[in-house]
Amino acid sequence: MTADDLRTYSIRQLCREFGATARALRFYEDKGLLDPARKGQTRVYSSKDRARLKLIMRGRRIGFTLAEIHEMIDLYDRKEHNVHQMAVALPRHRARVDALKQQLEDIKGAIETAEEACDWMERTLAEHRPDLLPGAEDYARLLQERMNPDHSRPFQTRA
Amino acid sequence: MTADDLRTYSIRQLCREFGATARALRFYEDKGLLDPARKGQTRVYSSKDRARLKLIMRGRRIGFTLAEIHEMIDLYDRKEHNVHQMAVALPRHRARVDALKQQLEDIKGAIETAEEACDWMERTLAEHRPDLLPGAEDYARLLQERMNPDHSRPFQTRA
DNA sequence: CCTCCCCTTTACGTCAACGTCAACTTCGGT
DNA sequence: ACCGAAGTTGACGTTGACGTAAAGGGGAGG
Repeated sequence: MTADDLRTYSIRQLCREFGATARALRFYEDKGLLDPARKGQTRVYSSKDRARLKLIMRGRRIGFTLAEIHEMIDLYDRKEHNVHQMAVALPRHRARVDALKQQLEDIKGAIETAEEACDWMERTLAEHRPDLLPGAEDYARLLQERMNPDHSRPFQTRA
Repeated sequence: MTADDLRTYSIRQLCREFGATARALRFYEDKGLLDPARKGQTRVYSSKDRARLKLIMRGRRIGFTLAEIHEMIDLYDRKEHNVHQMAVALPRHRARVDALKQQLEDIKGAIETAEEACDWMERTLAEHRPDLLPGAEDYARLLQERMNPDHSRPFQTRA
């Protein structure tokens, strides 16, 4: 527990762990979402920073803007918020919860339709060209590589 | 049934129904996501166009790019896709399904934390300043209006 | 000492998804 | 005939979230 809480991380370690780039982490810092310690000039991330980053990444996947994530982190960290700030933040936050519930339904629906489509494609392929089926992924990659020799796509940016 | 399928819609009608702008619909058309009929110069949307728009809006809320949505619509419309296109599309689509499932979990978690935060704020407010609580929304709006007289924000853009 | 390699900052570039004019045309109502 | 509302097509601007190139620091290994 304390052993974990005392761990520190380099920028690269966190990048690998969360599939982000160093540029992104520095950018988040610029925006006030992170504030790692420094050893000289080099950033040293604590496990608390790591937890924050985890929240950030989750927020990004969901589709929140960095500004929204910033607001939420402040909220969860229970920083200096007086009642007035809370009175302002509460309805906004309630609205976000509603939006999230809508999104939940959207995604459930999307998964359903998408899985049907996948199954249908698989059946169709199995019927007409079963040879393309088991290694469909390899086949696709092969085609892609013939098209353009761009091999550098470590992660989907999306958004 | 046929009665519904024969209905047509003006651009404004669809805008109001889905909370989009006319500019957005035309933009989607530019990108090949919609292709309404024309009466003279004016766009006339069919119920099939409406269904497509519904898919588009859902996709946007989920966070898909227009390019991805385009690909999906083509898929679901079962347009001219030969087996080769399918062999390419299938793994990509499977990957998206996985991403969606990840997103589903993310959102469940986010809803949970967010609701806890809301409840906590509500309790704290009720304890210290119950006067700000029932009309918290009005209070917030009031504060906002004092800050900046910007009253034109019909919809959240997000993205 | 030199060479790598990873780190840093600063600055400008990019891409998606529209928003925002500007400058018309078209149509229903008075 | 005229008005106003709603429609159209460009063209340019904006915002968010980084990417990328330039220019350099610092320490570990040979």
